Amino acid sequence: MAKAYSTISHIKIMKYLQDNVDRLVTVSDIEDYLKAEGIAVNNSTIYRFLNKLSDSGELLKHNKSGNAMSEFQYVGSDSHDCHEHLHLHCIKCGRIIHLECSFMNDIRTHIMNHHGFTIECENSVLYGVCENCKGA
Amino acid sequence: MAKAYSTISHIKIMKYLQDNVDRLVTVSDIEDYLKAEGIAVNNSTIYRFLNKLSDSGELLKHNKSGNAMSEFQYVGSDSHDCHEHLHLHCIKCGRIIHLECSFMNDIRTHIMNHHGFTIECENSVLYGVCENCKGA
DNA sequence: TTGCGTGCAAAGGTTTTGCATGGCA
DNA sequence: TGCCATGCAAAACCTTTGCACGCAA
Repeated sequence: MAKAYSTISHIKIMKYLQDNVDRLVTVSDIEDYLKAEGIAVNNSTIYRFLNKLSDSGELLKHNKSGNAMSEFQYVGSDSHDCHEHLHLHCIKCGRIIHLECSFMNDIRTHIMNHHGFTIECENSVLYGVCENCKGA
Repeated sequence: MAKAYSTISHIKIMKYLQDNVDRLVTVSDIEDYLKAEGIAVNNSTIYRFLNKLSDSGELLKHNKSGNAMSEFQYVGSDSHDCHEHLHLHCIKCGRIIHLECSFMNDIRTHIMNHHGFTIECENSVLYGVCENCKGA
């Protein structure tokens, strides 16, 4: 990655991402945050920065439907770990649960041995409903 | 679902979907097929029909990134089963593998008991590489 | 001074929608 | 005849890109 400059936009966006590591955030979320902070940042700037982070692996880009927005997950220096396990995403509250347990190996092994398939965790998200949101 | 009429477009699109149950197909794939068949069908017609099938549960809509196209998976009358297991999708050849084995229950049970999370299989796809494509 | 970062406007790609018309049952 | 299906054009959305200017190091 090219040498990075430290600008207000980058600092603020980074802060927002780090404050929301347990959620999936959209570009719109970031826009709202920056607006609330009184900072005027153009769309393009946000996209360009997020793409840069994605390229470096600090940020995972999760794909949503056609004209819905992509969702981003900041993994930062945990990048390596987060590429090695799956993520559960609650469709009600947006929370992320990391499947960081020994069972993850069982899943990977079973799918490899019985289905000949190598999972790529970066882009694979299991959607569903978390404990807190079960009632609704 | 409202009473459906039987038109050439619907019949042909349905045939294409059924001939490709082991792959994820895009609107563009369908357009190409119809063109090759010598049938002129408008984009809107395809989208409207696919949305109708999605609503009835016969078709699963898998979400790709921002300006990439959505991928559809026809499950038809197997609808019930396909809502109960996960799908593996090879990012190289497009093939779908159904995780229809007893281990699927282990996954669901573990994630429920240890993480309090209820998986919704309809929209959850595990991306990776299948056996045949491992070499490349 | 160098070259990355930014704003703006325009474009690109996918999907949806309004409206009038066409066609199945 | 009634109602769904369709084509067309326009719009809505998300995202990317070109270009000139601004600004960090």
